[in-house]
Amino acid sequence: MIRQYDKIKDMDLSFETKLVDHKINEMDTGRDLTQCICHVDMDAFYASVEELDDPSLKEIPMAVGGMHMLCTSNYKARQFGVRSAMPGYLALKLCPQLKIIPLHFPKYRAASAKVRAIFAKYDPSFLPMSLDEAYLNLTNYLSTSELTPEQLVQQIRDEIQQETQLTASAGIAANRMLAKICSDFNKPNGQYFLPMEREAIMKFTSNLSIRKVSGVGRVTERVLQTLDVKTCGDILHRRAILYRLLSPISFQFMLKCYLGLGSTNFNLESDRKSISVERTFSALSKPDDLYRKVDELAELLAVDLGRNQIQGGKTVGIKLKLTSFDVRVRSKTYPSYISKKEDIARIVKELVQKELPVSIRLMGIRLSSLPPKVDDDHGVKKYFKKRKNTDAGEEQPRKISTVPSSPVSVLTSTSVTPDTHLTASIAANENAPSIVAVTCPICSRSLALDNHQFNQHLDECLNKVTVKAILQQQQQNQSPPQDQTQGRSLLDYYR
DNA sequence: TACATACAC
DNA sequence: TATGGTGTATGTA
Repeated sequence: MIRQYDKIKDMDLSFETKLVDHKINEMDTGRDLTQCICHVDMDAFYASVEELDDPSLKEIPMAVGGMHMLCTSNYKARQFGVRSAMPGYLALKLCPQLKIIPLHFPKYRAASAKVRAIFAKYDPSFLPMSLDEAYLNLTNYLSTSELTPEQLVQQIRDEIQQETQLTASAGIAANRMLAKICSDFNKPNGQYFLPMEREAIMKFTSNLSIRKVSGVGRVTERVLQTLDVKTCGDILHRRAILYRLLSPISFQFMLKCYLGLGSTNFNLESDRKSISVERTFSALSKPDDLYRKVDELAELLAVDLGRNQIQGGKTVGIKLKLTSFDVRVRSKTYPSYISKKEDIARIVKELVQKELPVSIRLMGIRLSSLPPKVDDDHGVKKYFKKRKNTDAGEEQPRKISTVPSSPVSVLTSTSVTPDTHLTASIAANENAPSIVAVTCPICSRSLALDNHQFNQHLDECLNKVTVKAILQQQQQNQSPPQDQTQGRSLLDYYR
């Protein structure tokens, strides 16, 4: 893609520009500003629930999860750079006094149920995204009330706090994409209202980091960065280039970001496409051990199938994560549905066998091509349900292809090993975040930064280390030549 | 259909 | 000692 970019970046793209402008105009005109969508996000949910049971945890840096992975952390811990999806042992290097609490899902589910009961009062068709997050369409409720959207959402948040002692943050806007971003603006325990007006929305997106948009992750952010797109507003300037470089789907998504367009539909009940189970463990390579794992996982999957009343799947797949962290996916499709534990295990073993010899740290098995869901609706009801699904199909976020169009040359050997003896020396002054001398536990550099800057640095550093590790692995894996093709995008965008 | 990636939570 | 699990979507061949 970079090569393609070099080729076209100085070309006359006035035709493309005109074309895209027309498209933008069309989308802009079709804008729906009639809906009031709210995204509610519980603050540090698991950690906050734990603090209810043990208020002393509020006073200390604390995270929920395990040594391998943290799910969330309280705000005291975040000041040390401890964040979700960070391995616990690394968090402990950042913050040696960190208390790690194991997960207690029943408690979180109970708290979530209370919150959801409140949501249901304001929008019976609210859309839960996880235990701690949901979208509400408040349009109907507002039409029967004197409250402004802000007052209503304040009321909902007050109610949540009263019922659960937990705080929530919320965003209010014309669609899901915007509401989601807004809920992050005044976190924790705050809300942000973006008026459902074109001018307000365009002003909002013009300066908005593209990374804030749900669906734009680390990789896409980097790709866009190389195209000089950092904010949603930047998309306009680069519209012709983006049009040439991106797939139609990705390009359409970019225009939506620029215009601040998003779905107002809560498309529930879309049929499940796959069901899977995977486990990480200490390295295994002996075939017998691998087959034993297969049996374990097949058992789990079969149980899950039953629990979810799924007849079976025509496609059986495996996922192996090698001890090198390379991931292999293999699958095979059959003419009839596979559902019995024994059948799953037998087929999976065949797939695994073809990969031998291999040393893995994770095995996953999956059934897809599931049968169409049989619902017990009668008559016309069925028809309506089906229609609803097709309606919302176009509304989902898309991402950008990151596969470059040409092969990539071999890397120069920039061997960078992450420091394994990490030490954090952060002066813990929680109440008044000020500039302190810190040693970054990742890159070992001395830094004079405040908390916010330090966290930014950490983000950067963690990314670099991850990427370098990946690059290193790719170098090591050069001997089996078929791996050359994998991960080229990373080489391109992180080098 | 098969596979690799990216992403959300 | 030590970097998760489940599911969706997209691009490409």
